[in-house]
Amino acid sequence: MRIGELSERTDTPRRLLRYYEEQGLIISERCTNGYRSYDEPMVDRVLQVRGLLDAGLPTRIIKQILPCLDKPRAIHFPDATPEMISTLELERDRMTTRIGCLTRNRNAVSEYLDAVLTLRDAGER
Amino acid sequence: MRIGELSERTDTPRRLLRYYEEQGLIISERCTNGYRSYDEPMVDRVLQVRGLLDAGLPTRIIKQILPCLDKPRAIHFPDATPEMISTLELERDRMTTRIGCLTRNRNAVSEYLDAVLTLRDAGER
DNA sequence: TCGAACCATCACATCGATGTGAAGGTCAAG
DNA sequence: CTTGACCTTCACATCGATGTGATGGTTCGA
Repeated sequence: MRIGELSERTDTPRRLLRYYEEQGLIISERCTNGYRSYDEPMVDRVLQVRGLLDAGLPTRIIKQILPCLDKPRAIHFPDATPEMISTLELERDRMTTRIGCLTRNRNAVSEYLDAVLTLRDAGER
Repeated sequence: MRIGELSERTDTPRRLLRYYEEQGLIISERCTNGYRSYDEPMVDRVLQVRGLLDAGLPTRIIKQILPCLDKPRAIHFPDATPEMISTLELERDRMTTRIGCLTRNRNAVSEYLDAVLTLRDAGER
């Protein structure tokens, strides 16, 4: 598919698809006329990238962890340098911290909403 | 305490403490000489703000959800406008989505690391 | 063949979070 | 009284993600 369809299916501006490519997050084939061409799995790939970006990870980190998320993973083992491993460990821990922080605060917001809505329902009866 | 101590204890640049105040995320008393003065709980408050920022929430959202996270919460019920409630519901759902995305990818990274380290340990023996 | 709807690259603008430095006030210790 | 370590405000710079528009090529249907 071309960039327009990918854009619609991932609800992502064309501009950003080109930007992600520039950052090495996604790749594209090129037709003879120079148009970008994407295969089907690219839809999920883009959605994953967007999710990670929305979760607060910068592109340069996403670029590093994406190769670990492909299957089969075995083929990626050889190129795991010690430096990259420690980067991943650090980022894994940072993600865990984020998850904890987000979960705590999400629960707090949720509890607040439950309380408010319960009161409101009781009040309008 | 003054801004320098708060900065050290929260590992946050003074510049950002002033910025958070400007954005309405934290408040400060003023000494007679104009210096900002913070009370003890502000340390946790700042850490919470930083956590939320790091988790990808923008200051304007943090500003909205922070009042819900204070205790006792009861006193905040009256000022819960319908519009604010729907904002909170939206944000709660967005946080849940983020948590899911982060968790999936954190687990994937984690599994990858486990596999790599297991192989490495096996190999060096 | 012409116009609409794609696509390309490039450049500049914006926005939020953050860095940095200037210019100056306050205060305690030497 | 001066020096140094704080503090103030203000402004401009940077950085990553994103918006927007200019300029021009390709394809397809009326």
